[in-house]
Amino acid sequence: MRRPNTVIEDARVLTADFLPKRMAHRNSQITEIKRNLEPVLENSSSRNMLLYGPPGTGKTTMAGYVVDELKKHSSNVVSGSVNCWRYPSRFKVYYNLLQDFGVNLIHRTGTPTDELVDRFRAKVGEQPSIVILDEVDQIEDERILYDFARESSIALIMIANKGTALYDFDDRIRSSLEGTQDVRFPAYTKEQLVDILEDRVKWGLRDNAVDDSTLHRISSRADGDARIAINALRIAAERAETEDLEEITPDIMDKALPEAEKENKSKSIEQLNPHQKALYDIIEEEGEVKPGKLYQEYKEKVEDPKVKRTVRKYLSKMDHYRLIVSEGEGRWRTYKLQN
DNA sequence: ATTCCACCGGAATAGCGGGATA
DNA sequence: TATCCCGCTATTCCGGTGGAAT
Repeated sequence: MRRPNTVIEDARVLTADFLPKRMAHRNSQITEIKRNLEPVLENSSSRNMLLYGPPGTGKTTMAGYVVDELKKHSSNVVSGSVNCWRYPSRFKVYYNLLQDFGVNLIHRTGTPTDELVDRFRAKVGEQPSIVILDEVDQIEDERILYDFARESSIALIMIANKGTALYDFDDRIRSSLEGTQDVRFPAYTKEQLVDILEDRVKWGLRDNAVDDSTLHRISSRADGDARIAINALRIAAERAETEDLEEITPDIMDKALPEAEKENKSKSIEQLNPHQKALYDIIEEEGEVKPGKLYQEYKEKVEDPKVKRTVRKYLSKMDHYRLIVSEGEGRWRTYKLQN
């Protein structure tokens, strides 16, 4: 026998990747993206786009949102999205896109990438297609971008943290991406975050479950990051629920924010392999450590240590995960934990 | 001024696991 | 069964960097 919920109405709404019915404070971005996307419906080529801005500013959510809207008006549009950070190789990018496109694939390790590319081309030739590349600067094989940019039936939406994300690519790629429309996603202001939270509260929580001033509290400390703010709200709601309260107190909310940040982090830590974990632990212990010392310690700590170059790769990966920060160049570089 | 040093990171290569083929 | 092919990861190789040592 289950007690009725005291604060939570709909838990799904309280997750950061829930696709909301409206996107607050992103009107200019919506119109801009829609305008660029519309030509696909008439089978003429659309403008490529780069959505950029800091984490938690709605870039990925927006891409999903706009594609959803578009599909309501035209049922023959297909779309796919890949996180190029998690799936950086040519094979994986095509594989994931084909799956999203509904092409049936049996994953065999022996499948050559070119076969996937052929099937992709065939599929894309049939109908208007939207391709979303999240974390596009992490892509490993630039040919992917070159191919997509040349394929006129594809509307390409790229997502990155910085507006300079495309600068690092080779000249040929850059010129094929010329005319890419930049769409900026600035960090939310405190007031905007409050609005966003209010939306979630309205659908996700019971009436009067949380005070406006409590929302202000969390918003002013979330640093413009809606993902953090929403997760903090969720954690606070769950806590209130387990404590059988009918309202989220300021005290609970205060504790929820660091937990939301921690949750973010531990999710990344779980992805690390034992070697990377060992490196992380050493850096945590030392507080701040130089490369030589770090490798020395690592070699002693772990059996069957990886070679230096591999460790460097691990470290840059962890840097990108925002688990550690590296400062300085060459042998003057130091590694320490984020925060 | 020149050489040395400790490290970075790109590129090529080797080895592995696993399915396909003969 | 033996061999080939494929993608992926780790390793090897190496040119580059910039302060320190000579």
